[in-house]
Amino acid sequence: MSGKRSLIRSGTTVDQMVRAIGDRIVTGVLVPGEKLDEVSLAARFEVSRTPVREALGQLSAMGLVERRPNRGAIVAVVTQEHLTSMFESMAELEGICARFCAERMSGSERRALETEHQASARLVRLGAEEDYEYFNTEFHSRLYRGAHSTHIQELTAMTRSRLAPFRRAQFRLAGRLAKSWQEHDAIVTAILRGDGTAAGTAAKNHVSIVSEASAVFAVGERPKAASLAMPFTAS
Amino acid sequence: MSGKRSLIRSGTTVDQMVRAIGDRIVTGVLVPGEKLDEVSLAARFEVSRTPVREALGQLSAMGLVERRPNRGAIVAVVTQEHLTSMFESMAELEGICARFCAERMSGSERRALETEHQASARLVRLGAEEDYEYFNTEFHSRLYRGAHSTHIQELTAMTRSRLAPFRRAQFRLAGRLAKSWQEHDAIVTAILRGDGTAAGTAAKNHVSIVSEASAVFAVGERPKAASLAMPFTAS
DNA sequence: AAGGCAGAAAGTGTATGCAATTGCCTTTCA
DNA sequence: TGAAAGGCAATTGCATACACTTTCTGCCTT
Repeated sequence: MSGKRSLIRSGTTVDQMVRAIGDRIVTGVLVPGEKLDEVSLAARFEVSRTPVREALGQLSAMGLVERRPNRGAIVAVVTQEHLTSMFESMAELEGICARFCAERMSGSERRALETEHQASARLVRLGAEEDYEYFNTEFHSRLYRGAHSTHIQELTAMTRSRLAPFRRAQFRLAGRLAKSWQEHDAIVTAILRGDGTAAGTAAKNHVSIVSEASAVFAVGERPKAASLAMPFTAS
Repeated sequence: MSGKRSLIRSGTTVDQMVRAIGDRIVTGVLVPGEKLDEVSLAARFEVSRTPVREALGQLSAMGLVERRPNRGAIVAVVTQEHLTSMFESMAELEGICARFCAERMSGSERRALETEHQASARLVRLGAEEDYEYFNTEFHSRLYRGAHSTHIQELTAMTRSRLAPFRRAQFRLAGRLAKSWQEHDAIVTAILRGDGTAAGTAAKNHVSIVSEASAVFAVGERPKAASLAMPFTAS
């Protein structure tokens, strides 16, 4: 294989692998406990085992995959206890971000937050779950950025990505959209008011509620490595 | 090289490399900005480049080294802004840990914390900086464990290790030991009282003060890659 | 003399091969 | 018939080889 990397985009191959495999874990294509075979992955992405191994190493450091020495890698399987701990941490982290936002956001950041938030009200009325989910992600990212603290941002993003597999199903719950919007509203209002304490508390509560909604999906479902037989869809 | 790995202990080679290189970064043997040459490291540890590369990848994911595509790896160099952000995060994280400790520590944990803390008073009177530093590390670890939240523990430990290179010089400051002990005392008292809010505040202040003490060492010292010529001491 | 370009050297990125460990299956003995 | 031991297949871990990118050096041009 001396030719250019065919379908995978630019950047280093390993980086692409990390994103590709990580995405599939985060989006639930690869389920916790599923075996990650090096040769299969290498064949699937049309690269050699070396970049695959390096990618798995990085994903392991990120906590998304678990590596047993000499026994291969599996998608990280989290215990109920650890899951609770992660949600709890997420609540605290988002609380901190919201508090910092209330104290530090620039005028334009506040305006953008308010504008986007108000725009999303329409999605709630329409019941556009897909679109609202996209907005929701953007809303939270805005909160992380608005904290003006690169490290908090890193920690929050990391925790969020590790929680992603367990948060997907939450919007199926009836009335979730409206409730989510109201919670967002409380956060936005407090931030615009410059009330860090209230913003922090509101953000913490927001995550806590999501946590409860997601907890049910945590344990119980641990499919065997059935879906690996059919490699995931083309990138 | 078919023989057993000689000096490095058990476990996978990559893991040993991660620890070995990571230690040298954390302890300041390798200074920020220093070039990490793969072949030199491989030769130094008597392994091939493959495990070195994997170790660098993991260290990069941990944030201890910075990897420029096609341009080698260097010990992560943090900007003043990022350093401030990390200390700020550390303060928040320790605050959370202390708050959780006040709410969740078991009886034996509280007793152990109190006992060790009181024992350390002796070290302050003697001015035993080395021994106090060791105790100090243990004290903080106790706080992280006592929070009973594995993920918070991870985040805290990670942030702490990334801050380690910048925290070493703090105890040189006059009267630092006594002040540190008093701050610890405020934390311990609040925890034993079960006052989560007070414990959190006290822990946050504690880190903030350390932060200020360390900030001076942040920028200004950026030695060129001089010490790499002489490989670090035998492990 | 200064700037830029060409070629070589150094170093990283990826592929492949070999050794070693693991897990499973078969065989054998109680 | 069950269990334990040994061998075999599969997979991981590490080493080496090759390809490509970057950078340094020296020469040529202006």
